Amino acid sequence: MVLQIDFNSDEALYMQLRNQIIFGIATGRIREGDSLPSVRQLAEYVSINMHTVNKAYSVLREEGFVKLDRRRGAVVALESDKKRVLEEMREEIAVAMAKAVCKGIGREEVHRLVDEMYDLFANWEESME
Amino acid sequence: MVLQIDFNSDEALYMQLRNQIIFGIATGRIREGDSLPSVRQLAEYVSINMHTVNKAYSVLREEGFVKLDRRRGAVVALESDKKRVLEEMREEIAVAMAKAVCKGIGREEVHRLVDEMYDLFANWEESME
DNA sequence: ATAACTGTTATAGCGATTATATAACAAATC
DNA sequence: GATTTGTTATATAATCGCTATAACAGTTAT
Repeated sequence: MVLQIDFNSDEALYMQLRNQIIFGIATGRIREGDSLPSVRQLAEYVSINMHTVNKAYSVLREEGFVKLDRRRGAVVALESDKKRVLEEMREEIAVAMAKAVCKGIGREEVHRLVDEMYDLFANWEESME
Repeated sequence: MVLQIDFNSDEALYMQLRNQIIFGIATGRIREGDSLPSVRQLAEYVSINMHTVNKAYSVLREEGFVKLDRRRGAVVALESDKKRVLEEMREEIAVAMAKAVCKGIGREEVHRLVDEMYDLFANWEESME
């Protein structure tokens, strides 16, 4: 799994980590049951501080992507409370949808974009690697 | 137009303002050509500082929702560079789509949610007010 | 048992962001 | 001329993001 940090990005480092790990899980490069590197290992690997990695892992735990175990570290464990996930998604895409309506992006175009993104993750093996 | 600030939210005040104004435009409660309140008026109305409102307006200008005119203040003017808008949306919904794939939310369910949000804005008059 | 790991917690410091408070200026409006 | 507009300039405080050490309690391997 290739993790890279962009130190020039205005996105917080721990959020970059979180997002890339979510992408990794979505594309199947990280599978349920896999252990993520220890906070110290990953910190050294991407040249950031241990606590920044720890924060990323904490967010992932809070969002139901991993379980933090003292023995095995951060283990990918997908807890899917659909109602909660849909509620989170609703808030995450609300502004994007409003912008689309404002800017005259039709519903079909939004669907096309959504499908494109969705398939990019769901069919990763077929298209890449 | 009802604007409200949640001082307990972890979202920046100027972003709350920006989002609510975008919602207002999407739902047609604010129309193209309308003038937004002056930074000082709006600041006093929602009990925040003038510069915070100014920042919200600046972001809206940068994103092509308003034009700032010395005479008329912030005027709603929707500039729609579709390529740019779609590119912005792609980044905004990427994580949400990845989370959906991770958590086993099917493409149809995502479509349903998207439609729900989209129609909430596009058909505001029919459902509310 | 000893050593080397793990996550966790605490504290401290630095820089950037967020928000506030004044103040002043030029242009437009009344 | 007085008021209102956006704009700009400082200054200050609070919070956030990130780093740097350090220590502790469990787990694992030797």
